[in-house]
Amino acid sequence: MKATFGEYIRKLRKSHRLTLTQLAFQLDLDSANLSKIENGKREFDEKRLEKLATAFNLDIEQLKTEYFADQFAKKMYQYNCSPETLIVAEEKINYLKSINTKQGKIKFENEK
Amino acid sequence: MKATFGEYIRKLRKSHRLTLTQLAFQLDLDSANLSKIENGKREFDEKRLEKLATAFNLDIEQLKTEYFADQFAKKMYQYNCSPETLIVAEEKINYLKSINTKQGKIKFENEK
DNA sequence: TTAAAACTTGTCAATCTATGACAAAATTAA
DNA sequence: TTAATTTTGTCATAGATTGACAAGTTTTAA
Repeated sequence: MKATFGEYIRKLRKSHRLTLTQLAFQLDLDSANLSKIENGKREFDEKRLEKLATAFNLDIEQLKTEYFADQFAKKMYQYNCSPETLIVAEEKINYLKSINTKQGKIKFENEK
Repeated sequence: MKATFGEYIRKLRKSHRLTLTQLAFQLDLDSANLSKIENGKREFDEKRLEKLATAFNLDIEQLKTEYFADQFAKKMYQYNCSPETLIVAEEKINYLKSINTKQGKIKFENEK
């Protein structure tokens, strides 16, 4: 999908002929803020991915892919990261998985 | 580099025979907080990458690669993202670049 | 064994950022 | 025009992050 996450939502919404207000209601969001999200002026909150999947009957895994890919792309674009970053990221994921299976679950800062 | 960013800093610090206090001073950080960073209990702040590069005479670009790759990996691990996410991210970066060259610089939420 | 140095952990106030909410302006469609 | 839709601006507040420091533990070296 060659689009920002905001553009992606807009396309979905339009193709389902929903107004901002209608979709915003389903997402438990203010329509003004949904407008900003679609226009890339605010972030979509991860916790609403489920609701978005429900609203348009989408596969949640695919939606997550779109969502996180969008976040990474934005950050790399913004900080002018080298393309290698993604390759290194993949290595690091494998590393995290390996120490996880060896030593039990890793705790993140934002976990209890 | 197969290591978290915290482990990476620790290796650098050890190999240069610096104490937490010594490196923390160079990074304008409390040694207790540097300890937490090395142990993955706090995030390293992007704005200190330059100082870190200076402290160990590292290429800032390579350091950025390590840093952002670490962030992406953590997130993907944490949210159980499909490996495809990185591929989609690459597409999206190209998309961002293309609309940038076409239409001028994109503004991000955190820019003025 | 002991003392000092090095490191870790916990806590909390202050700071920063993101979010929800609403008003008002602009755009679009009928 | 006027009603619906969308966009933009603002702001208080909630939530997260950070710096700072104290107290605890571990390591080092005599």
